[in-house]
Amino acid sequence: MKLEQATIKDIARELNLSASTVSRALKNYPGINSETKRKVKAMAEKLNYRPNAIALSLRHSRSFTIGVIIPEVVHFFFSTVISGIEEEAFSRGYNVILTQTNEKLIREKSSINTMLSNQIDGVLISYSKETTDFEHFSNLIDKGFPIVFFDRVPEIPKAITVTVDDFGGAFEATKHLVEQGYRNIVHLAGPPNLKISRERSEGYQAALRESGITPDPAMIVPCPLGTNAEAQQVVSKLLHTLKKKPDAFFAHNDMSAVGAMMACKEAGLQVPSEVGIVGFSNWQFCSMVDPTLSSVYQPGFEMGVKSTQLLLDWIEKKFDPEKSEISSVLVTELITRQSSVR
Amino acid sequence: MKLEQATIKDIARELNLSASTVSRALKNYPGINSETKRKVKAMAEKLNYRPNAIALSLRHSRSFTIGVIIPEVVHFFFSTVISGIEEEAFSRGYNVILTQTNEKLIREKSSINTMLSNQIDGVLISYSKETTDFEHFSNLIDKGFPIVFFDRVPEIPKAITVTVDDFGGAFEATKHLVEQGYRNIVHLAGPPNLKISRERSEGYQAALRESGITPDPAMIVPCPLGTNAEAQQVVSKLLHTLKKKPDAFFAHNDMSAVGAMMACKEAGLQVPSEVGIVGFSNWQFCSMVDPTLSSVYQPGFEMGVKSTQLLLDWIEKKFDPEKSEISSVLVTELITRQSSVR
DNA sequence: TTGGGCTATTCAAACGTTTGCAATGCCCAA
DNA sequence: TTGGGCATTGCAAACGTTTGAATAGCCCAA
Repeated sequence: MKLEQATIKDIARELNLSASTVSRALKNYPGINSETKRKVKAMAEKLNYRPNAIALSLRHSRSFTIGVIIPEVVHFFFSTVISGIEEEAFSRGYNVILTQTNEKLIREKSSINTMLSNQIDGVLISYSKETTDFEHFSNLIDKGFPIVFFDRVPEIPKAITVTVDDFGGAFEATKHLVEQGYRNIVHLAGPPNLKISRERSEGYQAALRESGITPDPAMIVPCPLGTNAEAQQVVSKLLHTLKKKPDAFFAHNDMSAVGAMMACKEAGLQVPSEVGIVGFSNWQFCSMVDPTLSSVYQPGFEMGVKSTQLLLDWIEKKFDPEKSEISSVLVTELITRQSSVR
Repeated sequence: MKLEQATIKDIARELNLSASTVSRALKNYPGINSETKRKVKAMAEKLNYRPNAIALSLRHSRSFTIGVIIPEVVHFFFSTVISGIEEEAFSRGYNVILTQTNEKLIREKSSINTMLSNQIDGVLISYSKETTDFEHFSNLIDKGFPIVFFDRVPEIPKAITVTVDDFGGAFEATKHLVEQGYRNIVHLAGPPNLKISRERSEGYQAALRESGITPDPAMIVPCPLGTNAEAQQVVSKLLHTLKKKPDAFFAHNDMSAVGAMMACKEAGLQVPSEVGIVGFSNWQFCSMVDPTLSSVYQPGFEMGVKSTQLLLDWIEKKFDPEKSEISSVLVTELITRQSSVR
């Protein structure tokens, strides 16, 4: 059952050389007879030699592996980020080990521990909804261990972060709704302990103010789960209770937006003529629902690439986190579709 | 920058003991003074000792890591499978290292190589659309290296596979359309080099035959990309060219189904009254499109769990692949929604 | 003959663990 | 006094690789 891998020693024995010579020959060190090099390489080929990465890791205390900790893979946005991470890591010769926390703090902590045991060179994290205290991160940062946060980032000193411009995206989306003539715009808000939720909410409010509309707290309703069922229920209820009838919804994610759309249809309201809707993330299905859903595009793939670049540069000491405070913010883009254009 | 991890040697030095004693004390070996054990454990705690998994791997030629190779993460179905894999591996103390091939054969091969270099204990694979020759798999299987294939499985001897009942799912879906009174049912088929595509196509044909309808090759149209744009285009064209007007579509995946739905709406056809549509996979958005889309549910999470169980059992020698030929088939379930019920 | 200066190779230690075997020290019986 | 038996601990090798330092062999000049 064990895959009998040829080692440097096997090559050495076969050619009556020492392991060191073989090692050097394979790496084209100077001072090795070129005929010897040739023979070693030929034998390596013949025995299908493949360096043992584990031994290398041990030797160098470097594993060429980075860890990725995310809440859930089954999430269009996160999976695009993973793609970006994978792509960049792969091209620079690193492996990616992945765990999801399922939004549980305890899983988050234990993931970090196993990863550290596995001598990962650094870690990319988007933390769970349960995480409110960031000590397990600060500890590592203080020790100088390479960590880059993406999307959901903690507000702690010295954290290197990559986010999208949530404020700007929300601002633009809300502005767009106003320009389309909608006035009573409800915001379906995300969990308030995530900075991204707060940013989106603030972007929404800022846009209203700039348009001369005073944000009404009653028009900001929490949809912390972010599922369409939740939003559908919330919005249905809202349509009956609010005295100032809402004529638009800006949701903190696309699923809530679709939930709102379904509730509106159910209530006999026309989208977009009577009600405008804009989501956030630009999931695949935005162009598949009817009417198609306007949404704020977040560059997930780019976020993965950028975070990984920062992390690897840090690992490879191409930049010094002590000196260069970095919080990279990627631009969003409003994709207008049928649901908000009348 | 290096995270100065305490080692067994540090504990030993601190207590004036040998590394072996410390090792044994930590593992509760008999024949170690209990007072010594206590002291060692206390010191381990104090120094925040964490065993170096790399050293362990080297020592045992076991990494407690499994590899996962999939075409794309950004794929609702695959991400649910990953969830299942993660869950099972995690609970049994294994790490998961992940790579995606982006449907490229060359990436598939190189992924396998890096993984082998990293001494993974086994690998889970769903191969790329480009892969038509399975030698790189057979080689490993012949050497007794633990591999389990899932979803996209090769037809080669001794392969351990986990699939869903694609034939059955397609059969049931088609049968359902017939029962709803649809007669001219078009099948939007997947890439024919994947067994799953062929199975779905055959399930469709078998259901027609059983219903006394002779399958018409002209009604089986390829949508190899599986995107909604492709399907929309294909179906639009179809509606004009086919002399026998289709009144239903059974698509090999949900995105194509939505594409078909969009094309029908565009052509002014009512779904489901004039045209019935059923997809395959039951992606999240099935319940978000309008009308909601009927689809064949594939148990992705369960597939992940099952594949991982088989792989780990093999690795841990709880079953012998030489003796027990295993191809596990999970049941699918037709979820009927508005798009196919009149 | 001595030895300086090459080239090509080997030695040995190290990374952090585990583990078979040997060693130490002590008690107690013969 | 000898030594058997026991409890406890240490030694050293091994996993596969790298790398600084040492060595071997040779040529050539003085």
